[in-house]
Amino acid sequence: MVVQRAPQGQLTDDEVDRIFRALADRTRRDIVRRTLVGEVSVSALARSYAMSFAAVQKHVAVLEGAGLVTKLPHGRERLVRGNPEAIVRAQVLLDQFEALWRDRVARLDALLAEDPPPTST
Amino acid sequence: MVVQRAPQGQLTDDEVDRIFRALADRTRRDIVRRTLVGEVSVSALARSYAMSFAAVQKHVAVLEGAGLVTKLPHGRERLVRGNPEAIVRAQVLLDQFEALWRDRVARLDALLAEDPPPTST
DNA sequence: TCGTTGTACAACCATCGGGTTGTACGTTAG
DNA sequence: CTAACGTACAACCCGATGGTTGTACAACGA
Repeated sequence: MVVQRAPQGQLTDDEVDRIFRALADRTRRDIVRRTLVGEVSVSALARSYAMSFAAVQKHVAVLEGAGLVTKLPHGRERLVRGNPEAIVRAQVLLDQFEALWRDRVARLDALLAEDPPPTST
Repeated sequence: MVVQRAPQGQLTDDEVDRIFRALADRTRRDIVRRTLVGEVSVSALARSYAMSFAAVQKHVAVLEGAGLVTKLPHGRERLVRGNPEAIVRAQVLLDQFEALWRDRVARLDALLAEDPPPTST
């Protein structure tokens, strides 16, 4: 899968879409957890879930497309390794959302701290 | 939409699915940003995007189902307000992923700090 | 060498998701 | 009162997704 990576640490909308989309499935979240702890082959992963090897393969592909996971060849198997940097990228996004809200709160606070406004209370 | 909320601060897999799914669309992310800054009516939101009112209505419904947004009646319109607490819940989830990785790093560090192992270097 | 294992990939199927249009109805403004 | 506005919801279209099975092939082990 050819994945467009953003040039300058900036994430494109498509990339953000892929990251959250990839995390919106419990099997994929589980795969991320397991491969963050240590490298696991695709077949080893497949044995853990009540679905076909091909299905797990697809999940890994989705995660790889989102940059949440990388696959490294090791003999005849592919070791899947979770990518903590992608997690951090997602965290940054949520931090930005939270910052917006904090700004609003700050503005409201500033407003209340002002001299009593001309409008009636 | 009837949404199952978790009993004790714990998020169910379904809830996590909905949160990330809801964030996996740029229009919905934009709605969250705008409604975190201040309350906006559905029709005001609809005017901002190149799609029908009904489409925006659906996006708001998805966000509401994920708990990322609440709708409060105000005369004939519904004001949409972003829910910062839901953002925090998502942040906690990502933090848990990151913690897994930090644990791995910590274990590796501990291993390296040990006495030289009996195996050859 | 040859069977087994691990992977890749295509084809197919059912469901879901994001979009549309159309209809109905409560609320507000003139 | 009546027209315009804001919302809700159903029906529909179609592409994406999550699953399946089947085939092909490279790598490993005995």
